[in-house]
Amino acid sequence: MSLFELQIEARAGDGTQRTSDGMTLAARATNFETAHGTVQTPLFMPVGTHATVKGITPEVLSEIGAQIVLANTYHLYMRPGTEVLVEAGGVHKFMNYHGPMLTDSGGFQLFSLEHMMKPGDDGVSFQARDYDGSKHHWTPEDNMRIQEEIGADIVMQLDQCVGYPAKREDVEASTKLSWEWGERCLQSHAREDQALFGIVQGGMHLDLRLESVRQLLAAEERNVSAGGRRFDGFGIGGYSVGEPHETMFETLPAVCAAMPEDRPRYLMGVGNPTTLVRAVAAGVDMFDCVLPTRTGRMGTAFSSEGRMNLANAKYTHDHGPLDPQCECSVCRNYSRSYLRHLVKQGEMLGGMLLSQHNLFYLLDLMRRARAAILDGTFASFYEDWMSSPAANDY
RNA sequence: GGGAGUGUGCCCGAGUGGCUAAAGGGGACGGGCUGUAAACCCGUUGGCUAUGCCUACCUAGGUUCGAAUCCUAGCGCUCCCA
Repeated sequence: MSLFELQIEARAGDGTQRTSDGMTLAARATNFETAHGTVQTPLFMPVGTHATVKGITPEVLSEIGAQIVLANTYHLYMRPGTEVLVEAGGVHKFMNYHGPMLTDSGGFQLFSLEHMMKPGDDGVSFQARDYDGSKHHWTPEDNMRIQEEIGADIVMQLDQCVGYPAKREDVEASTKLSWEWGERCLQSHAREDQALFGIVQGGMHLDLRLESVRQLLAAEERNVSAGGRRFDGFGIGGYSVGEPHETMFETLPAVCAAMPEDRPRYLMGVGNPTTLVRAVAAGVDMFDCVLPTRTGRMGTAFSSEGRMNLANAKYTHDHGPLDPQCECSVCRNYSRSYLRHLVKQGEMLGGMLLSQHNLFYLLDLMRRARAAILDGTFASFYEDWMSSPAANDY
């Protein structure tokens, strides 16, 4: 099997069927090969910025079945710097995680953190205010070079992400800039053992989203004609930027339908359980989000009963498992009372254990979705989920 | 026994005549977290028959239009001298 070649193992729905709540059914179970192992979708990917998923050791990541783990180009570039990563022999060896990894380009950080000084055709100038205040300029080519040095298995094109709400003309401009940068990333990326994903933008406007897909595919066609590579997959960016939950689903199914069948679809930055289930139904393969680890550190756990805030007084004398329905090692070994104690105490172990559980919860949710697609029961899996107490975690 | 100081809301602690139901911490309680500037941020924290009223700054008196703030006595605590 050649690297990154997507195998579609099974589908649930053909894109015309609807669930009882009106969601398009176009789910699929796929797999593809990376230099650090096989990836099976649907998949949730734990995120960390600096070659660490906060509070989680690589050993635990393997134990909970993490598959792909994310790191961030902007943050690693600033600290420790690519020189250190090259010395270490790449990010996998540096952090001792030997499964597949993905680096986000850092475009999201540069724009969302308002470090942007002057985005232009030639790239982006920024000042690293959250580090040492130093000034930098990245072209898309620079960004590809940096991601090649970091050495993840999948790298994301440099893109521009706008917030919500945004003026249509601003969305248009960033979407156009993103596909132009996508083409330049395609032309300049050289490592054959790394997958390169383009990123679809377009905000909440379906026509811009569809144009974004068309332009990325046209750029890819030009590059292939010139003897170059194609995109190995596509990110769907620019959602989960503050819009109401329902807004994304007004356009997401149509966006997925317009994307190539034979490449993975990665919905960037989305992570609450119900959104994942619905997006899988719409045809998304991969997700990443800080939600499970951030909320875990803050004392909140996903559960079959919905979100639980372990700081709540009602858990003081509750010596039962965190989530009786969950099979993770945290739920098998620690009580709600003890976890509340850790959270109230401000003990880092509390955040670590809740992060671990939350990651397992999303990884397991996607494994169960995959199993349902494979055995032809996804529609009932979906309906069961949406009528369960856990669906209230929006 | 003598001298000096001190006593504030669940705790610590500011406040020395009106702008004080009383700063600021802590604790407690609750909420938030979506391609990680987040082991963080935001509320609430005397009572009630609730655009007002009652009770409150150790206790009891007093001065004053008005006192947590000034005076007297008592009680408690701290330190110093015996």
